[in-house]
Amino acid sequence: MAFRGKGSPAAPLAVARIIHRKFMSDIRVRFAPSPTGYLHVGGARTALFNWLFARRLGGTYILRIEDTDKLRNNEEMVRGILEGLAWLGLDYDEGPFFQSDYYEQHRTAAFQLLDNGWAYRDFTPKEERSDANIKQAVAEANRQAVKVKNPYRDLSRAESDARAAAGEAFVIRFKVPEEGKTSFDDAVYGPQERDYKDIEDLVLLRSDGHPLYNLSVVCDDIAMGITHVIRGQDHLSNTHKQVLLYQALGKPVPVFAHLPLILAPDKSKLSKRKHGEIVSVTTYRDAGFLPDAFLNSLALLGWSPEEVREGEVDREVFSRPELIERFSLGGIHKSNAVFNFDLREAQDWQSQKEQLLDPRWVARNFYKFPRSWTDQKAQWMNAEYIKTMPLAELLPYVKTKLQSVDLWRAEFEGAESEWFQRAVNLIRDRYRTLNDFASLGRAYFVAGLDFEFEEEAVKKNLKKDAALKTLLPELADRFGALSEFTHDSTEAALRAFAEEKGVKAGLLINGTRTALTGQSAGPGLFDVVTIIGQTRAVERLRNVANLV
RNA sequence: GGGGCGUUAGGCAAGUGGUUUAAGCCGCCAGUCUUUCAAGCUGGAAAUCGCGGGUUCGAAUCCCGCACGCCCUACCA
Repeated sequence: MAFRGKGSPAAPLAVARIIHRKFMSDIRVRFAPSPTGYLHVGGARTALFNWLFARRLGGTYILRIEDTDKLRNNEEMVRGILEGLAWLGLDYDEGPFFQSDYYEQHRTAAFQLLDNGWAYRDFTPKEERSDANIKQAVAEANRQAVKVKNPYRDLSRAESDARAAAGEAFVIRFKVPEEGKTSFDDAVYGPQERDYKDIEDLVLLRSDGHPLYNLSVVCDDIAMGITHVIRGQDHLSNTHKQVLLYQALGKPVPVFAHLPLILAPDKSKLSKRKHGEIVSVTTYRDAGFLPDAFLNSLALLGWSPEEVREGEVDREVFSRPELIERFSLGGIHKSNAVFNFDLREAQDWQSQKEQLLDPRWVARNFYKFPRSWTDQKAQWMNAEYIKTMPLAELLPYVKTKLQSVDLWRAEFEGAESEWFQRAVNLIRDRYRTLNDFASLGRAYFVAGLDFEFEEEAVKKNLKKDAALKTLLPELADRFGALSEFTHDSTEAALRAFAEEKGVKAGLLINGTRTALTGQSAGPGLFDVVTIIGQTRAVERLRNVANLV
């Protein structure tokens, strides 16, 4: 059976596949999220590892949406996931496929198992369970229940057929053998074994005819020729059931590699309901992370390079190709990792997300933006990329960001391109996110006086000494009179002026910084002055008279 | 209740019996640089390797027990 992406023409795909086949290995992996409306960092990491594995070995990486649960299935819910993957650049070779498109195949498989005796009809009436406290309810039920054999397990086929024909509702359950055990060798967790008696007769098909998860995954993975199943450790226990299904279906069992989970700081599983937007990857996109930087920090959660290379001590920063080159299942850890965001911050974040993710708000309120709101290492990684990546690669990101707050001008790529590059290069050293260019960097890119002043800075550098109210506008005149406006000429002018007035140069330097940028921190002042340029510098220094 | 998986500093982690008196990174602290803030550089604090037994000349590394956390145990995925 051929899987085909919705709406994608079959022919080019087939051609691509042929070319692909010729040069690549037969390894096929998939990322199979359920459409929950957003991609959280754990899911992103699973996608990343599948992708890295495929890219490393020349395999095929497939995206499949597990929308078997009709309640969760709608386009809106899928979009969040696609957006997250797109941002991270985790491009898939095939798909996206939708599990629900293959109901019929799953049903056929269930009836096939019924026919050859691997499954049976269970006529027990459906037990209603509320979704709310299902975990406890199930655990509680199992606590008290004495394991009793399903009365329909050994019902004769004739009687079973007759009751079904009479219209009686039933589910199809897998018939787990009484004696023996399943085993598989997990590429991460090692050899796994489980007695048949510890595996219950799982339901394959609901009474309304819908196939259930365990059946569906196995069918799809078989149909798609998946050779390596790389997924979260929460599926480790389920794997035994799936192995049983592969065997009953007479198909080869793929290699399983289970990944340690990424947990919240309180060690609980990441969830949208509990942790909100702070665990969604699109939040990191909107907050100004670079996809490569975020990917890099994600890769280090639950994996580390198996061997340190010649001449390398220990590295944390890896480009995408370097990650691909080094990735191996052997480097995956067994223990869960914590994505160390601040839980309290997460709540504030949640309540203010409209503001915090609105570039326009942030641009005007940069100093109200929380400094340390998420995993510190991820933040450091982002800052590291911003300050060390080739400038030419950073520029397009800055452009997009500036466009989003209407700070972009075509000249930045034309007449002023040289200036623009110098400016970005100057300020990037102390920025941690792309958003900083639009917020903290606003004063550099905007014309005239259209930028915000940080209260603290004004207090500290402009109001502290009353003399500044007249000194700075006077300095503006000196700057204005300069025929050559350079780092050295402006410094000489300022220092001479300070001496003349009998004040410390530092007073004027700090005052000027705030006058020009609204901030108390920034690059070396004379670099700032030259980047801001004569016209704006003079204008902004004169404006001090109105500020204090 | 049953079954499974895990447990090295605040977080990420190296390390699978012997120069480990336990790497490195983030964070934290201090010094240095400086006109500010970062960055950089230098240094520091922080781990009885979950706990208790055992094996061994020697254990974070092997064995047993316990505790804790997580997962599965649904006509959810």
